[in-house]
Amino acid sequence: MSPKRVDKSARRQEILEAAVRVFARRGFAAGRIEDVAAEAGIAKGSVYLYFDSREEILQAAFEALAAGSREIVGRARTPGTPPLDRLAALIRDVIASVTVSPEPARLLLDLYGSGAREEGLPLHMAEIYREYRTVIAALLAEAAAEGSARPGVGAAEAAVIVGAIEGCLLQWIIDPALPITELTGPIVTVCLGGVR
Amino acid sequence: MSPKRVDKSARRQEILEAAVRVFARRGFAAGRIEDVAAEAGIAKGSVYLYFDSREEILQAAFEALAAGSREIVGRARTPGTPPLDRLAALIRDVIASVTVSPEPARLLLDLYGSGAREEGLPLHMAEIYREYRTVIAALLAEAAAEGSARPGVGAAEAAVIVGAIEGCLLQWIIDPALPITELTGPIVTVCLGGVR
Amino acid sequence: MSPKRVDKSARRQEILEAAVRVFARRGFAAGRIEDVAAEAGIAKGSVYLYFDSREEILQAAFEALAAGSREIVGRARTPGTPPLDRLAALIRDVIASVTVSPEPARLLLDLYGSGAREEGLPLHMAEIYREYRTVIAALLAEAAAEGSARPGVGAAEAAVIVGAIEGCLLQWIIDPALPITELTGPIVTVCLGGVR
Amino acid sequence: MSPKRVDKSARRQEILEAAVRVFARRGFAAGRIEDVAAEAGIAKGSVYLYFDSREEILQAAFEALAAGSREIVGRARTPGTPPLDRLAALIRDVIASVTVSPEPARLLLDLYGSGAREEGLPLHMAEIYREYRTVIAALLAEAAAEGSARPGVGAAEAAVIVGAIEGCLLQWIIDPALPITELTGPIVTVCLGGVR
DNA sequence: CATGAATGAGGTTTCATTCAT
DNA sequence: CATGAATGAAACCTCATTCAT
Repeated sequence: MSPKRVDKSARRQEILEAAVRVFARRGFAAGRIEDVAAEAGIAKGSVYLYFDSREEILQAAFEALAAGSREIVGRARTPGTPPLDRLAALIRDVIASVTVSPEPARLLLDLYGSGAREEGLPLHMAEIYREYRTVIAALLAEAAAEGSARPGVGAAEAAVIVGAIEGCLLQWIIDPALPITELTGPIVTVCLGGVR
Repeated sequence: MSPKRVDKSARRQEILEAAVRVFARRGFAAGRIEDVAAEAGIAKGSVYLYFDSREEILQAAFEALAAGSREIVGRARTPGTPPLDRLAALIRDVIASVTVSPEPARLLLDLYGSGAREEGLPLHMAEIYREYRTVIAALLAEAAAEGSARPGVGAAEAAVIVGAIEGCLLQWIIDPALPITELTGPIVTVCLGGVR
Repeated sequence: MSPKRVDKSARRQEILEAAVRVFARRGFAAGRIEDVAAEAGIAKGSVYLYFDSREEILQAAFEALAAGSREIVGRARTPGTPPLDRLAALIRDVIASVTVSPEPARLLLDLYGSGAREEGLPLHMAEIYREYRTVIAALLAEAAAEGSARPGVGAAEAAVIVGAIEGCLLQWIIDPALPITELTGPIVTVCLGGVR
Repeated sequence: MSPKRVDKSARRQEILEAAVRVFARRGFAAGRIEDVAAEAGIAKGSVYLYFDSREEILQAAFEALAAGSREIVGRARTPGTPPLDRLAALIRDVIASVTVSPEPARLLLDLYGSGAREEGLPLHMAEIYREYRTVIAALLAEAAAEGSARPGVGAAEAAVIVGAIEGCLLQWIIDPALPITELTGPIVTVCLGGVR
């Protein structure tokens, strides 16, 4: 199966991770293919054996990011615990996943900027946020039905909660001095308190 | 002595606004000086009569942006009304100011990305957010002292509130279909509810 | 005759002198019309009221230079003193004239460089040097006829003498620490000694 | 490890030689990188694989030039023959080396002009001339001690001799019709006669 | 498969020249 | 006459992409 040592898809993954690190470090616009190759420990030209273009690397990086989000959303959809517990878990999950590996989120910030705008990337980001809002709105509705949240909470409050999460991460990405890990509790408290 | 015809500073302002529009539309990295000139209705070379470099345009754009923020923060510092009323006003102010003219905020998203990263721009952004947090933390402390917020609320909750504001704007900028104006009320409700 | 205060030709002269200073200071290639205007105390556009183009300024500057040379050559042609005395005087004159106002000579060095090469400027320089050689060759021939120089000296020795003069000036222009004034005597001594 | 095909340093040398030809032909200020690339038979961008900037090409060209001068000076320092013989040889060497390949000398004329002035290049030229003067002054002193030159000849006469050499070359460069090869003898004769 | 030299389109910046005031 | 804002051609340099080895 593996003709040499690394198969095509594993090497592709390595390059992708190198690219995410480079783009996160220097910005998407400033991150050159040569940097990515160096970070991956291969030659510049070899990158093109695995990706057709610089743009495709970005697309793939975004896909990886979206996959992580979908997993978190999926967990929040899985019933079994009270809705507000699942909301709290989702908040913790998102913060934790970004905190553990901030590069993709840093890259995300670039996506709207750089030239990606016209290529449809922001649409993907919009979709991710929309999914977050949808699942949170469902949890809030469930909670309202149970009486653990005030009646009427829904889409708008979901947007605010997504905002609180992403806005805190934004602040942290821009200013790493902000103690993001100590913020998880307050986000949960404020958001949950705000919908009761 | 005789201002010939055009006021140098007025023309500079025109170019700056054109630049903000271009950068907001295409991203800072992709916005070319030629685009800025075209948007301002002048020739490429004329831009350099008013700005020394592309970078200086970005600096100036950021300065203008920061000035708007400082004004809003200043208003929140002015006593005379109950602290939570001032917090609510600040939230409404920020949302309104971005809603009225979203280009600067769109540009803001680019600042961390593009090449701006190393040039110190994000430090400025970090400062703006820090100011927001500081003034909100002060309002919360005042409210706690009055009994209109629960004891102990402070820096962490301030970060969450800034996050909610900026995170909602982020969602809107990325997905203009989001009804941002209808979100102002819920942001206030959730944030104020969350600190009581 | 003078409608305002300065007549056209006087102003032209002022600009020319400013141009020579600027070009000598910054090099011909790097000396901008704006610098010339500033040095002359007028506005950039006004330069074009007196000269059709940057190139024309250079031509005029060269003309002024050539006029100085022709005057010196003319003096050497005037009989009345022994030929070697006139040669010595010519050497002293050239050194003195450049020493007193080195800018034109500095500019001269640029002429071959810069873009002037194809525009025929060096031909003019070649002519100046040819005139020097011609007059010196005549003086040497006269001296040889008199017996104050060895028989046979002529064109070749004239070229060497012109070389010694110009080569010393070249060294001084490039390295102003060289005591050019103390070199006049030795140039005369070596050159005259070399043709006896 | 395997040098692929082209030797990087050989290619660098090729480009350097092309650059010297172009700069000598059109002047340093007017010689464009594109011209250099065309002369070397490669594309514009490829030049930058071997040189960081246009300025670096100039530096390297000058280095090569200085190396040639140093070799000639070194030979004059090597004892074994009478000092005035070595002086005559040095004169012949310099004339021959420039005659064989005049481009570097043509380029040299540009160095003081163009933008090189502020970048320290003329200092290097000043140094080369200083070295020539130093070695010639030493030869003259030696000759004076031997009695083959008159007592007292030294630095000043050395400057005159360097001037004669360089001044003759200057005339030739500006006016190639001048029979430079026939001038070597007279330079030697005049200079040596002038110090006896 | 892997390489890295080569390419050239495209971006920023400069500055001689023009022209409306 | 004088001005200086405006112009745009042209230069330098970068870097995504290709391709011969």
